[in-house]
Amino acid sequence: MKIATFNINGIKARIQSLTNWLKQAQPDVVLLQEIKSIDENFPREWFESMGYQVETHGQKSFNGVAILSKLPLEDIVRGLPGDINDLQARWIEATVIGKKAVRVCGLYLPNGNPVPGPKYDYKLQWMQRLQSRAEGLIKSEEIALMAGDYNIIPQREDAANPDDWTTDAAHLPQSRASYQKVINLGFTDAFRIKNFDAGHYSFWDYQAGSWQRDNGIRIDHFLLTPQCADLLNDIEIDSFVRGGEKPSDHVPVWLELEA
DNA sequence: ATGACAATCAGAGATTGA
Repeated sequence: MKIATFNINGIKARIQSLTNWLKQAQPDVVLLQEIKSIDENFPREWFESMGYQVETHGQKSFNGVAILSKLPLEDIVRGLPGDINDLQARWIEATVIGKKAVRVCGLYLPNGNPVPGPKYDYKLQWMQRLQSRAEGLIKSEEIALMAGDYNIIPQREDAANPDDWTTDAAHLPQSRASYQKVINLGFTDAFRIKNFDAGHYSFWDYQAGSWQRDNGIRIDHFLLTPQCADLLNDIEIDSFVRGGEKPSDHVPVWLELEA
């Protein structure tokens, strides 16, 4: 089972780039972030004609997450539990029925800038709720993963210029500590199972020639439960997508599970 | 550097992103 996460920065603007990558990469499941679309305006039929079931959790203008799947989906849940007043569409989960059943959670964690301020408070509160959901997944002993745009640079080697990020919400000690608390429950950062060196990024800013200078950061992550990590065959970042026509500022990250 | 760049909604320029 090949599962990908991809912050597309707007489905309307990215439909061609996303389609090209889908045809080339042939993932079974794709977790999308920043669809920037309400459910009614998502080009559902376009992806259905490519063989994907489409489940969206959209919002006008900003945020919005979705799941595309060639395999059957069950028990779809929209929204991260823990705050009925949170109207931002940043979480969707479902069970993918392959050779094995895999619970997949797609997430778009708040950016949090500027710091300090209400946006950073919201980020930390959201991460508290993520912690609760993560505890539930560990206790269930499910084959499960949480993947998406975490807006967290876990370690210095995950940034080309780490000193540029010391006061950023993505890399502040308090942000990293909250992320580490999730890892400490027993999750594995799948990318770091097979890649130990610096220089692997999933985001390059549109500004100041960041892509041309390879001034990137790794903020799109797959966190796996132990039962899921046991099934990991491969994981890659398709960084070449950033050099394509009209690219998102993020690129797809995908993994292959024995499931 | 009150920047750059891009998407959205709207129909200009503010807001958001990271």
